[in-house]
Amino acid sequence: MALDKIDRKILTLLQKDATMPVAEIGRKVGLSTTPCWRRIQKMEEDGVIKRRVAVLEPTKVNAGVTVFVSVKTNEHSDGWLRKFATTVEDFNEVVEFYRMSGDIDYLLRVVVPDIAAYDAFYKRLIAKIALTDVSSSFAMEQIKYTTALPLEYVMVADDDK
Amino acid sequence: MALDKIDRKILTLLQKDATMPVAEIGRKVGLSTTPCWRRIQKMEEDGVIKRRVAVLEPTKVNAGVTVFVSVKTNEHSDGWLRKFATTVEDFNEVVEFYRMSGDIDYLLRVVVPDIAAYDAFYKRLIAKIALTDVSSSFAMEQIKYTTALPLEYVMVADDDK
DNA sequence: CCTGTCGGCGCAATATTCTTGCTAGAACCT
DNA sequence: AGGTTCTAGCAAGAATATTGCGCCGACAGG
Repeated sequence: MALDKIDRKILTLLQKDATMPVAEIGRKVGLSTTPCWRRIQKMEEDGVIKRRVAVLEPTKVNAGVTVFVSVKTNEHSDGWLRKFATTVEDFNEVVEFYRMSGDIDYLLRVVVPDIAAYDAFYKRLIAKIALTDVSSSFAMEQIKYTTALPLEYVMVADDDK
Repeated sequence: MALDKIDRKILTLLQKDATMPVAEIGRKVGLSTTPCWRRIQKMEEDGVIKRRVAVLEPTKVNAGVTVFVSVKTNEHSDGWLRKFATTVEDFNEVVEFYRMSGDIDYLLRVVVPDIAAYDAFYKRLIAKIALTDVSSSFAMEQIKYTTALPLEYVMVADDDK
């Protein structure tokens, strides 16, 4: 499952634009289409490439407001956690959900059209699961958002130029 | 630029899997391939669909650790903001970057392989731009991450079933 | 030094999917 | 009713993905 520099280049390209024809990718990384296609195929099988998706413009689908929701809790039992997790995951408005170290226990990124919709979401959430210490922070502006992970850290063999 | 229920269905599918053939999308939304293709095309022209990308598995590319970085600042001049924004954006490790309301001014989501790499990133960051009040929170677990925006809020005409 | 095996590359043929030109029907206005 | 516009659909053509096959270089064993 080791990746080399060519694989990394391919991933860099696919993270930007997954519609690019394999032939063109091959050309850019210095490979003909077949080996390039096989590498992509392998990375999909290996789960390096998880999937290909369409990225939408938030404002155009009425989902332009991001709210970060910090949750602190006293409940730390495994059962409660599981219930909390599944409950939260089912909300489409929750696009990211992390268990944190430190001060706060969970952090959610919630996407809604406006403050009113956030309030409605919030009510629906706490109706489903009791939460005591919740704090909401509104994003005024999304300065950067990318699905592209940094590839500087992928392991490549030494003899690989 | 109005979207109807069929468009919304198409977007739902494409947000999950952008490799699905247009013919199959058409079948699922009750349309033949041509009109379905034209709708997709139009949504791309209108910027509703921004692009199609490959989503990678973070752990497989050595980018499995997320750190949220909160920044407070006294500098609020337009020039400083612009410099800050462009500086931060250039770091591939920064995958999300928001200007916030309330207590903290900026929030970044940073992706790195481990704590050591985060420390290195942090040093590189503050070397480029002076920051006084910075606080880092580590995510222990990514419970949910999706690029799919909620489509419950898209405006659809009333007469549209 | 030779030889067999393995792995990755590339060409060429095939299969699938995308893209476009054209026709037709429904809704709407005049 | 006639005309206009919008959207669907068919079918042909173009582009792209996918596969089979042969080639070449690296490497290990004799």
